[in-house]
Amino acid sequence: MLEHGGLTPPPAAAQGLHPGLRGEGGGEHGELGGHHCQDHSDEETPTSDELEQFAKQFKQRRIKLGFTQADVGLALGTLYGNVFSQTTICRFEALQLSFKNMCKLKPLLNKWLEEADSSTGSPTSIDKIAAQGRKRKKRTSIEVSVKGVLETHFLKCPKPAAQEISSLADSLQLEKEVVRVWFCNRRQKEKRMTPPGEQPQHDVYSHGVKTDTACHDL
Amino acid sequence: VVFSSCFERLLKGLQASAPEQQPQPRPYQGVRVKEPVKELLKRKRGNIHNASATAATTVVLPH
DNA sequence: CGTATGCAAATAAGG
DNA sequence: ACCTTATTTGCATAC
Repeated sequence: MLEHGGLTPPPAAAQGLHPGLRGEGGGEHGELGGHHCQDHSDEETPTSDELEQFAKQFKQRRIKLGFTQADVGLALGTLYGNVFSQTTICRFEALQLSFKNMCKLKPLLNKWLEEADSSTGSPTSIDKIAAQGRKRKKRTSIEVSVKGVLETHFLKCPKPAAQEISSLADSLQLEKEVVRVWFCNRRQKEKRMTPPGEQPQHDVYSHGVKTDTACHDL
Repeated sequence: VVFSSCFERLLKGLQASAPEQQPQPRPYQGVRVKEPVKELLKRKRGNIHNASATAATTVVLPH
């Protein structure tokens, strides 16, 4: 229970955006529904074209200022508390993130840009721009050998009970949560990749926790 | 320039290529970003690329 | 040495 | 408290 201090998850929710319907039998996803209301500068959901514009300028300026993607990601962390990986910055610049995701990151990147721009040690407002509630857990890197063991168990029982997960986690020296999530992700992967081949296996998947599939072990 | 490597494999596996191959190009085991803005733009601009067309034969599970 | 990318952890949100 | 589905990130490592 030594999690980080329980941070107050500010109800900063304000992303409920669902464009009207498009009723077309082809391409849905209507990006934005031009919205009313004020538009003072750059706030409020931008358009995909604006995002592209921003990303382009961002990259250009970043390079001109002599920073790498990794630098930016780290800077975002010291500036607001949300650290981001080089990968994410890279994807942002290449517009390889979802529309929603980019909209969420743009303000942060924009802030950093302003900061870096007025480099003359200008204190500028180092506001925290509403960072996310709590920081993301560092990605756990599971060893190959350990993955092998998990795989074996998965084949034997794709949905182990809580207790089994606990002991398994214990024997592998991993947090129970990590193991639980591993199974969840593994199951998703299974489904994601099955359609193509379609393995007509008795899908006796019962949600019921009753059907004790007892994959006894141990 | 980013598309190539990413889609090549997928398309190869989806689009029946010459039977002279059994590379099993790995169906891609990761999780991909559903709709990258990059593609959104292309679609919006008319470049209605129809690559990953859904296999109409089956599927179409209601959301 | 920076940047892309594959595979996939961690998270979000509704049951 | 755990599962599911949908997504957001990010180790690692290939360019």
